[in-house]
Amino acid sequence: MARKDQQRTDVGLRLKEHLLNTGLSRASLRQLATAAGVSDRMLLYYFDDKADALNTAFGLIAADLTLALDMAVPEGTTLSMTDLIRTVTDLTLAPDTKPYFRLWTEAIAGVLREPEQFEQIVKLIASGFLTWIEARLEGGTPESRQADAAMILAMIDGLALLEICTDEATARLAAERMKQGV
Amino acid sequence: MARKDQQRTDVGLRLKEHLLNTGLSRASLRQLATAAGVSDRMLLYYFDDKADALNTAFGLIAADLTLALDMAVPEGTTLSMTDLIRTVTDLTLAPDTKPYFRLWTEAIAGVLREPEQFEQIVKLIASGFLTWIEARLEGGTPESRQADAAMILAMIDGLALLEICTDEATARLAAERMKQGV
DNA sequence: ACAGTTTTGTAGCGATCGCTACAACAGGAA
DNA sequence: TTCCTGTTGTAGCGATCGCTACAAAACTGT
Repeated sequence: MARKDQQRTDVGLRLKEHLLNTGLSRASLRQLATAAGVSDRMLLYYFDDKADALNTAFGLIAADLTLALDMAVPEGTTLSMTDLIRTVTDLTLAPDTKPYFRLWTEAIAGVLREPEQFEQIVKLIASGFLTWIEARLEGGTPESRQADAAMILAMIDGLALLEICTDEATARLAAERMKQGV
Repeated sequence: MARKDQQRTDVGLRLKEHLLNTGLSRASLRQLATAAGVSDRMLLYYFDDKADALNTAFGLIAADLTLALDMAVPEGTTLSMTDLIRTVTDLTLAPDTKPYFRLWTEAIAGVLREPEQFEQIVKLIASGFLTWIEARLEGGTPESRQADAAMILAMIDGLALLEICTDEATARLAAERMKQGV
């Protein structure tokens, strides 16, 4: 049992890296196993099934992302809407965190293709994002902060999508335009 | 040859409806054929391969969407940024056009999973959107309109994603918030 | 009627999918 | 030693994937 638990965390970390590097395009059971340096047979020994393996990896990814967000705007500090938009849009397009947002958009689209696999974890992470943003908005009422947070999350997601369907330059253009307000 | 051409257009229309109804989750060759009321063998007789069939359907879908956009804001007319945002965000969440934007987000995510299948057509449609928006923005310089258009497209895409990863109410909240400016 | 082309059905290819049955191994406890 | 639990490899299941070979049928022009 000791070995199994150890491998669950080790392999989970390698799966996380693999997903960040290649997205969901190479996420079959055998491909995941190879990327993690184990056999497909053993991957299903460490994890209940493919969904369990993916959920574990996504959990680690969400934790990473939350950490990065907290580094940028620590808990307890609040920013003006403009400053918060500036911070999170920069993060969305930053080289270090970009893979996270790419995977995030893939996971959202996954909700439409395979809800049983993605819906639960995606909605969980999304509501986490929303409360994170709300807690860091200064001023206004709780209702206004809720609306602001929804808009900001839409902006982040929109930027990530825009970069995919056009190019990085266009996404940066949109980001800069967002920062200066409508 | 006459029959083949006729079927190409008829089956293409049925594929379009199928994709709008079910997205990309039921888009295997056999599933597409069944939905179009033909055998998989015949689907590959009417179209070169699966990519050809999908591209044909996406072409029809893009044409539909362009038509809907032109109905909302005809060519030649220009709107203020606020009014244009109001118009397109309403369109994004309207029951009639929502399936189009859902499929649009699936196609964008498809670029990451299967670039050879989706990249070309997605970038084509995206640049079409951008020029459509630019042409309908009043005032400003060409450069400012380009940035504005990029931001608006990001907003639309972001709303579509937000609705998937949270719910319709949250997406409407974000849309209303976008309309009143930052 | 005939030949030639277009259209269609049957059947199956090789590859990959998620997953499992089964037996062989290891290591520690008795 | 013996047994038992935990770990691993081999091999393969049934299903689906995109696509194709082959030949029969249907249609066309002469």
